[in-house]
Amino acid sequence: MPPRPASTPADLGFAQLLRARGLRATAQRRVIYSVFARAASADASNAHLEAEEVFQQARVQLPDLSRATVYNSLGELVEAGLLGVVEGPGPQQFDANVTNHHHFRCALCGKLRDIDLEQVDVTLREQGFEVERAHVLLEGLCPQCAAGAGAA
Amino acid sequence: MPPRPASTPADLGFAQLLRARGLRATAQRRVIYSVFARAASADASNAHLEAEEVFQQARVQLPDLSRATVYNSLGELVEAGLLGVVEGPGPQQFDANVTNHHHFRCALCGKLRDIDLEQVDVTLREQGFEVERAHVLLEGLCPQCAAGAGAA
DNA sequence: CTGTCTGCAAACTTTTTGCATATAG
DNA sequence: CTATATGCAAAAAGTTTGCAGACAG
Repeated sequence: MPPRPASTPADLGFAQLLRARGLRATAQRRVIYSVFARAASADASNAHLEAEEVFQQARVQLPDLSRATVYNSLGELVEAGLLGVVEGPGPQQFDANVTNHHHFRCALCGKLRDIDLEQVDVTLREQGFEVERAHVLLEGLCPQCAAGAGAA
Repeated sequence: MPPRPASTPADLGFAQLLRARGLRATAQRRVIYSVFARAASADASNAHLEAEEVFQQARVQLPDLSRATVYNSLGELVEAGLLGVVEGPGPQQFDANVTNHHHFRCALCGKLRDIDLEQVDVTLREQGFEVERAHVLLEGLCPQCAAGAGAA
């Protein structure tokens, strides 16, 4: 068989997404993003990765990759809307699922699981989850800032 | 007037709360907790403090106080259920309001505001908040851990 | 070519830890 | 008295930054 091209069709789509947002399609960004595709294909509702995990997995394909580039790229992809972040105790968790969904964090293993809106409270207990705490964090602009007052 | 006693009536109540949980009532813990009382009296729905702010304010009364003690004490008070923590981008935010309430973080100034359950979605926009993102983080035990499988 | 992106290393911020001393009960 | 808690200082963990060179467009 002929040698596989350096860019797959999926990569081309990703490149266009980047270009559309003024970002260049570098090998690093492609590999970093592909780590999430691989994680999602293993377990779509569990594909939450820390920067360090992304670094370790991407490094297999790009041995010279640096952590700084991973942090930079993850931040850019989040700003571009291609990834989401979940903040909590410990490192940030990045998520390629950018549809509107919520998370369940296990108090024991710390892993995040996607929770569909419809699932919340309805079937959660049926599924065996023991909800100890639920916290809603709303982000946006407070009345002062929305009115243009700026930061205190 | 006679010199004020070292412990106020309120302190005695706090001391009992600590003792009830096997914690000793030290001057440091009393002062640290009192910082929240002072913050709440200034603006009850805005009394969210970072460890560093607690340290700076408590240091006025206890010049020899160390950051380690602040972090230790805050952690103990959270475990004891006397304080709550809100995790997010940046430092942890501690909160003496341990009733069931949610938070709104302003994207501009970063400050947290308490949001009563009843307020959510109902009067939020009327109050001038522009909600950009809402994220529900549920914590507890996932089916595997609840079944005793332990961490992966 | 030109400006963006990368790698490196060092700095920074937030939090934790080890150990000797102080203190609450 | 004795275990718990403190202060100090150093380290850890996670993330950000400055700068010289590499590479996408």
